[in-house]
Amino acid sequence: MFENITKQSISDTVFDQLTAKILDGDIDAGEALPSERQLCELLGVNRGAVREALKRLQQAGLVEVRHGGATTVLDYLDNGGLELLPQLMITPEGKMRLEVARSIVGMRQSMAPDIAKACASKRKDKHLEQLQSLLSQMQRTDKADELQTLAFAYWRELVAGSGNIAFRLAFNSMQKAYDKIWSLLANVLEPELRDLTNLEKLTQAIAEQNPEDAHHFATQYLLNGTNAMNAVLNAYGQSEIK
Amino acid sequence: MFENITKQSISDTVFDQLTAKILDGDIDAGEALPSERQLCELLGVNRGAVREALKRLQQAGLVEVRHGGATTVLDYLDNGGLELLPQLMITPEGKMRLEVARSIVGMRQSMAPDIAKACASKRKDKHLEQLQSLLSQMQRTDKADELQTLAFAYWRELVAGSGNIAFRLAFNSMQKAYDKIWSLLANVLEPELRDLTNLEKLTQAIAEQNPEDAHHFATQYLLNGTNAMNAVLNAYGQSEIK
DNA sequence: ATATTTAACTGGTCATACCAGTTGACCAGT
DNA sequence: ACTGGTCAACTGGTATGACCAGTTAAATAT
Repeated sequence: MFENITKQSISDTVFDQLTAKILDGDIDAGEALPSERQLCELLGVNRGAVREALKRLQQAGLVEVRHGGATTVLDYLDNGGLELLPQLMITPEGKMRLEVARSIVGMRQSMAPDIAKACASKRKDKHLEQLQSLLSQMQRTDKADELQTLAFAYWRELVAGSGNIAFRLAFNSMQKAYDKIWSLLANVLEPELRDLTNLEKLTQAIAEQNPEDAHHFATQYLLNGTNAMNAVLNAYGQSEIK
Repeated sequence: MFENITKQSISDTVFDQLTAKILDGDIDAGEALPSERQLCELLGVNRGAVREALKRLQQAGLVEVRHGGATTVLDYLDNGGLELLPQLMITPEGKMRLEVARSIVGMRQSMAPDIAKACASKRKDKHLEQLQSLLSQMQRTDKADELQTLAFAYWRELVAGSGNIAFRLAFNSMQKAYDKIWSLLANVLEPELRDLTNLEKLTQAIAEQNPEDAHHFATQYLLNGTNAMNAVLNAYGQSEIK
């Protein structure tokens, strides 16, 4: 397989570097960042690049910028949005943060059943057909990687079918975090990915417009992965990403 | 009450304007944005300001920028993160989007009980004391606005106590959306805010390290607000924000 | 000691270059 | 008819250097 080559711009690099420093605790909340002109000097780049990066840090809720005053670091735990997950998932050294992975697994276990429930009670034909199609595709393959791709597509469709935009946006944020550890996931989640029985029942429940069953089988389906993930997380410490 | 006056910078204005156009569907997904130089011309601002805004749009998952090629609009439903909620909550004309409010209410009803459950099973003294303090403060006031402030502080503490960083970040994102309709909420959620009985029981469950009870009473507590909110949402069409 | 002024910061905006990648039209060569 | 190369006119990316607009704290006048 060929992969897209994507070189990141200078301001992206600056952003990544500053984000890492903040999330890693190198700069504590309340501390002031070096001034824009100092950062230019330190990083050997022009001020525009620094400003583009700082604007993004501000948007992410990591810093507070005051015209005339210093730019200070905020506590991301109190100000950061869910879009920080991808950056939190991996340490600057390329290791996975266990508690972040565990958190995400916990959150999906909490939301997904209700998503399935909502999708079942709406039951739009358009989404149902897609779900059934994806399910049958999953039944025809046994490569873990392909299965995972299809599974994500399945859940994406389910979330869309729930008609809940908050769930949908949260799903997008979570997927971006998942993407960071994609290959690792394909292995860990294998028990879940291969449990097509519960997925069939879930699809059936949606077809029958049975919200309670949908909730139940979604829960069951996910528990495979949740348990597998927790087992792995408990077994390893800081696990290296390959 | 005096309020902070915060004049927004030019690039912020550009960002808001473009965001609104995209979320409002004025520019469809797949379409190309005017070039940076054209935008400067159209908006009468400097290119740096435009670029700062575009970088933020890119980060928000609203556009795709390609060096040398055009900047195109993405489908925010497939690419946007949860941090879009605040902007989606209000239309450019200042009206509330019903389905967004309903979505948020649905999401909190889904997550909050599990948050309470997690908080109860950890049961850190530090958080428990805070929760009890906040609860007693709530019992001593009856102003809806104050109650709401305290209630948010309560839930913030609960989320922190859950030890789940994904929940915590999602909570931050949701609160920013709530803030947009704060005064309206204080009225609608009043039944919930005044139901201190269930909140007492919830706090008690956490003190007793009883996750199941915590889950149960959190659900009950929130149902007041969820039902009230749904009633209002069903009654009104596009409701004006004051 | 207390107000006021001032100078030296901070971030915000601007104009103007030039570099770098993409696109499409045009033009060989096969 | 297709391939590949060339070139001009786009697109975004980076760099300078200037100036405007707030903030801060030290110097100064009261």
